[in-house]
Amino acid sequence: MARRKDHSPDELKSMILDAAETAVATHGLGALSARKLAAAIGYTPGTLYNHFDDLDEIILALNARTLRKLADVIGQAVEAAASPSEGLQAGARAYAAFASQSVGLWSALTEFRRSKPGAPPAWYVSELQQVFVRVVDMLRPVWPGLPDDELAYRARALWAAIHGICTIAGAGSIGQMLVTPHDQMIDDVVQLFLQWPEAA
Amino acid sequence: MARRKDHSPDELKSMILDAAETAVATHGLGALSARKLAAAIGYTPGTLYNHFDDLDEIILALNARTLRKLADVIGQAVEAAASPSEGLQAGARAYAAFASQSVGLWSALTEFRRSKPGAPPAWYVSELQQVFVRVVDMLRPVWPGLPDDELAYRARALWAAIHGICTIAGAGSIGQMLVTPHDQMIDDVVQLFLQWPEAA
DNA sequence: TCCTTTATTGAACGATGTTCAATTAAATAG
DNA sequence: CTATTTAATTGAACATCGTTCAATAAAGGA
Repeated sequence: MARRKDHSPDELKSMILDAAETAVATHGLGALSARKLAAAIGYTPGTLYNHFDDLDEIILALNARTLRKLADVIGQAVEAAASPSEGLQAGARAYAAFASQSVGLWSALTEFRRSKPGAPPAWYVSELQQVFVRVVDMLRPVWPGLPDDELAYRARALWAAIHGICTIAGAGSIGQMLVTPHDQMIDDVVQLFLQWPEAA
Repeated sequence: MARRKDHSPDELKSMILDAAETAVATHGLGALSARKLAAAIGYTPGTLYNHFDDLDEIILALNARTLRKLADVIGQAVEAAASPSEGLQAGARAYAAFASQSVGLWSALTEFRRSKPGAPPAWYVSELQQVFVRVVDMLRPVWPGLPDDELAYRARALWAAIHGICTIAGAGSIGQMLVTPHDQMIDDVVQLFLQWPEAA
């Protein structure tokens, strides 16, 4: 029974990603297998490879989705804030909230390692940079007039720090280290960054 | 050919861990398999399960080793420093240097996810806490008189931030984000932490 | 209606972690 | 020195994994 026009190629692609998303969100990245994924959408494993190169590509596409969600969540939090520094606070909190509420999807971002060596595909790198742009935009009004490269530098540092807190807080072999409610820690670290010395 | 007294149980255990260490250090955690590991020490896969419960337990034991190395490296860097704040700087740099020089071993600490749910075994958690104690000891002379719980809190925050920078810097799907030489970033973030407001 | 095109299938391959009865060598008892 | 117990090692087996590909079956065009 081939060419079952039940679903168009595009429909299938998003069905696959939807199924992957629920699987990873509920049971973690480790529970994702080609056979289970195919079964979840009512097809056989071979079909997956007709629409994606790899399982790697499927996961990467899922991670790209997650990155978009993350960018949206951060963006909305920043927009709703009253002042630039409150925007920074809100953005960081939104990131941490997303990480703790969608542990499966969020940790797939960091847990996943491509099986083949080399740089990730360009479309994925571009997706990454769009999130990064959101962070830079969030920081710009905090230090008005700061050169863009210095802004980008601080954005990376801030993001890394927040990300680190979420990593240590999340479950994992390192996990158990951070029992403290980390909302307070996010706020404190943001406060530290707000005191970044003027003379860069 | 059983009971080849070639190696005592303890010898075998460390042979296994040595082989696992070189494999993970050179080819990453993904390259570790029971069969390759057994072949590397001249035994069959079944033997591994005579000395360890799981592959999980082997990796956890390897990670415990890495944690000890990490604690030593940090400790030595701190001791060699002239002042408390320079000690903090040196400790953070040592952590980052270890992470970049031993990427395989270091990222195994974060990449590894136990297959079975629940908390990691007590002996591993204790090993984790010993590294943490090193960080607290490093911070104590920086803020003399600070209560221990607040000290622990700042230690976790600092560690998380440094760790985050190393994570974003290291290879991975998120990786490509931090092209900047991160030594400077480590220093800057440490400087930020040194300005932690007195009134906690 | 025939033919081309193309999505889907399902069997197959190699590799994975893990288990376990059988084997074999060392340690111990007589 | 021999017989027996003890325990480490094996290798085959099982289920699962990602991935490939010839065969198949259905849709679209002539």
